[in-house]
Amino acid sequence: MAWKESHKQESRERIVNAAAELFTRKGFNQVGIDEVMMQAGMTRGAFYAHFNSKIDLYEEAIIAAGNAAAQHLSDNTTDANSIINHYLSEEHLISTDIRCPLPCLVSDVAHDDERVKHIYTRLYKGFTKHLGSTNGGPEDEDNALLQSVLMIGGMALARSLTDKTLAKKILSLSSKAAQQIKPK
Amino acid sequence: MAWKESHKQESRERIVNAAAELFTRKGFNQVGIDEVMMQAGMTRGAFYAHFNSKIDLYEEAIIAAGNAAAQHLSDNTTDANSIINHYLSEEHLISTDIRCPLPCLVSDVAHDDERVKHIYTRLYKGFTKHLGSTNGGPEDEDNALLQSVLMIGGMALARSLTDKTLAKKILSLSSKAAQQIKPK
DNA sequence: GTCATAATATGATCAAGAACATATTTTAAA
DNA sequence: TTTAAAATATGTTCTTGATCATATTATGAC
Repeated sequence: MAWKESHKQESRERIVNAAAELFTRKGFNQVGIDEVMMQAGMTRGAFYAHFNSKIDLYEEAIIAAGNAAAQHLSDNTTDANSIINHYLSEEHLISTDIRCPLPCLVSDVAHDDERVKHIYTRLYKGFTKHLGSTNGGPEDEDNALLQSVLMIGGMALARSLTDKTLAKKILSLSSKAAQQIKPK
Repeated sequence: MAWKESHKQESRERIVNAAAELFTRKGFNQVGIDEVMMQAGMTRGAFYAHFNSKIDLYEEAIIAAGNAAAQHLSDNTTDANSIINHYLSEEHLISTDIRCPLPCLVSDVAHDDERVKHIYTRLYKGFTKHLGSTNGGPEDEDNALLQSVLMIGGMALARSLTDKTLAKKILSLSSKAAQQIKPK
């Protein structure tokens, strides 16, 4: 074997990471293979040694994006309120690298095929499960779902508006409302 | 003049209506000029007698979609609760023709250019203004914003999930929560 | 160093679709 | 019924981007 077997693995990870950031920020159609590979430090030829198609990469990339965002956003925070705070922060609003794919792709995914929706659903369930576990009691699923609507909806909406004052207002109102949702 | 001047106007409207439905349901990239024109009962050649580009049509179409949905969804309803009820209904979830573009395009628009975001912002402000006016007091903007996050976010999320049981649960929880938001 | 092979790069193909140029048809006024 | 203009249809061009085929390069074993 002429190469360390870790090398290909590392290349693959660079591709996935580049794709995670680009797809999450720009959406599926607005990103080309060339762009992903350039950001990964390779050229398009290498791509097909790692993946069969763009859509295959997409599926893997949004999972990676979800994991990266989860790790980043729940770093140093175990209570629900600070998670909500981080999530609906101005920093997350304008961040270009670490973004949660759930608000970034919520309506994109609705136009995609079932396979993509499945992955999105899986990510979403992980998200709400984590959220529910930080809230307290075990039967807190409903509250977590409601909080998730405010978090994902609030952020998605804020990013689609040109009126940035209004966008920030939506974030802060959503944040406050989500934090007021408490287990009885 | 060889044609009734209303004729071209009617053709144009057919194009816009077809585009409104298609763009809202499938997103910008998943819809081609040919498809729009076929649904409008014409062929692609006629398109450029009415519009300069696909993106120009898109801008006009999502406004039309917003108006159509507004009219449909607030038909026979003047109080906030029944608007919320209709909006977050299972019927609106699965409807293929009349859909509000706000949840359908919320993350799509975030990837588009400023011109599109401007139109989206205008639609959104109309939506919340209407919502606020049905709630009661004049200084009810905050409540309307919060309700809108639940309505738009709840519907967008529900449409992206393959787990339809969960989707419906999200709708009903969001609906209940939005209706509990009342002016003091 | 040489070699075999895996990894990557380069160049080519192919399809989709937006935009356009030109041809045809339809209409209503004369 | 003729006709000119408006409306629409048909055929073409051109770009973009995914995919693939082939060439090159880098690596570690001998």
